[in-house]
Amino acid sequence: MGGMPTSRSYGDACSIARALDVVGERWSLLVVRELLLGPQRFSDLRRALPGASSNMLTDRLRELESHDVVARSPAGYELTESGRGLEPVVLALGGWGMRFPLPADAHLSATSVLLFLRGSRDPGSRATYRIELGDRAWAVTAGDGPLHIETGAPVHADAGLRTDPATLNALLDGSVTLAAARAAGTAALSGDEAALKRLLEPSASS
Amino acid sequence: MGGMPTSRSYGDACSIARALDVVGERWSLLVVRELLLGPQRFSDLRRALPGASSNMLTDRLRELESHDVVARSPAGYELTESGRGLEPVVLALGGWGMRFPLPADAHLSATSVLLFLRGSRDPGSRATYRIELGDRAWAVTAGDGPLHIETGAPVHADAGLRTDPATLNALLDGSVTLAAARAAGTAALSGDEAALKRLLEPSASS
DNA sequence: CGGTATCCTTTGCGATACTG
DNA sequence: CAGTATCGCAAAGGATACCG
Repeated sequence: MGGMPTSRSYGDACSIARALDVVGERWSLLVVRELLLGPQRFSDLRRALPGASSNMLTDRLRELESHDVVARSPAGYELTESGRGLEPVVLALGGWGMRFPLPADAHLSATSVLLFLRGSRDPGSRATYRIELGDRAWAVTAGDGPLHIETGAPVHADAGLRTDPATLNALLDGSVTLAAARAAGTAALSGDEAALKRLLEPSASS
Repeated sequence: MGGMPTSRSYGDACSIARALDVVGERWSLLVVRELLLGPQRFSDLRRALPGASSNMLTDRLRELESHDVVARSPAGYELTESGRGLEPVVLALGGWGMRFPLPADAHLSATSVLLFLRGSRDPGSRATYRIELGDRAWAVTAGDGPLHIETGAPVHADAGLRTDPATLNALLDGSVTLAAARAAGTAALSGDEAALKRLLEPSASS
């Protein structure tokens, strides 16, 4: 066989070590990250994690499946309820990781920019957005409480943005304006542009 | 050389991946766990993580040092301020990991039982305890707010407990009583025994 | 005690090709 | 498209011995 699902254990009774027995392998938590916003297909995951080979990805998915962290559904791979329990862990890790510089030739997945969007904005007013990145779409819903983001285009959207992960990231960190991105042809807008500005412009939250 | 500090990167711009570039290697987060309650010497870490070879531990410590997660002090290795920022991450991981069964032949480190103690009790009244496990001691301080635990014996203690990690764990999960452990010779008590019972007896917190 | 050096085995994992 | 099979190597990491 190519690579039996790894099942190395730390042999440590601590629940931290037991968690790492399950998601501590290389790539595992990045697969979880990719699934945090909804189901993804194998090919989506491969594009999101270009450094991971086909075999690697299969191994990790099988391993996560065997521990009931990930399950297969008609829509592809998705987190189980247990897997969704990792969301606070992964987000906390991301908060901590912001202190480190970008690696050279860094790739940026659609999901990771959207997670950053969700974590860094606190929307003032209700609106629904359609965000298209590459050939996939997400529904972003601003209402009371935190932003809600899920895979798939929304039925109705007040505004739409079509761009790529790098440009979206530049919009979020303020290094590019919506107007500039549109002028450069790297972003296309539709609908309520004022609402889009509210969503994308850096907001100093607590 | 034996093993140059690993510096493999995911090449992913996401802060989650950057965090994993730093603490995602095997054993790294368990080293961090061990340092969460205070400085430890190399030999303490080796005893706490018997599955890790001498070389491995050196490699991980150097790697964590190079990223300013761990620093060396007269007292041994300790977390830097940046490293202390991992505490919520590691504790969240531990909370999630409780759903998985114990591995066979599981080892139990002193620190991991004490972290469990800290996380699972909400003390009713002020008291200071001296907990001795093996040849090391910790100061446990109950006051307002969460339990405080740090390495080293307290100057004054209202009560003392001398036992081993496995027995302490059994006391905490209620499978053994203080009286039984004392009778079996696996635990020795001193000082205010009522206070010890309050500390150790399972308390149903929220 | 607090590590390094050396050796050697294991295996993670990348590349490529192939299949339902 | 969604993987599996085979091959091969570089690197991870265990054992043991050694050193300031």
